[in-house]
Amino acid sequence: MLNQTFFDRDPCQLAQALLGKVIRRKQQGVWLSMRIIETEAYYIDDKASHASLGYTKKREALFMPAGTIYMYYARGKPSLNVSSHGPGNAVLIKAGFPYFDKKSPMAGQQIMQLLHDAPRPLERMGNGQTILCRSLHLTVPEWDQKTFDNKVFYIEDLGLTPRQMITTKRLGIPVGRDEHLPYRFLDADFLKSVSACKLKH
DNA sequence: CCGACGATAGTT
DNA sequence: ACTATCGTCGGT
Repeated sequence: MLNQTFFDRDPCQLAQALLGKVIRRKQQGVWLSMRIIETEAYYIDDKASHASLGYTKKREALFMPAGTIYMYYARGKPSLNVSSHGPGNAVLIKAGFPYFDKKSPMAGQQIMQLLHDAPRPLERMGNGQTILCRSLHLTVPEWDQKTFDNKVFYIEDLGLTPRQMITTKRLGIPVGRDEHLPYRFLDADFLKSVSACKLKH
């Protein structure tokens, strides 16, 4: 499990370091895993960040020690973030890709499927910040302002480093609004499988 | 109570 | 580009 020190660094550095790390979530007695393939760094001074709106009870996690989980509703659905170095700074887990190994059996795929209303192909189980939360059954009331727990929910370093990483503030976004956008990082190997549908040109 | 607005996701 | 969706927030 990644320790508190891991999260206590600059948001952009943390966002990059999280690429390739594996989220482990125990559900119905089975470990479900997602390899992180896309992240976004939000600074307290960015207009795009929630922290820039000021401190409130709901946004308190952003001002808590690095490594604190911040969950909020994006378009009514849960979204996962982790606070980083500096008050108000955080990283959003934007997308993941299902990962299977000794600890996480392929059978977990069926459990993820049951967490959704409609059938969903495996490669899209982590295709988006709210979809990923749904696939792992991560909810706002259960995890906002909490820290990771090696018994049921944590992030692990398995040494999987992206072959090539893409970082940009304006992928698929209209030019001229860059200053309102977060820093974005994604594992280039998954660009085709996951981001293609979101960035279609 | 109501209307506007998202750090969305999927389809045309 | 369009829109179904739903929790928040601010104004009545």
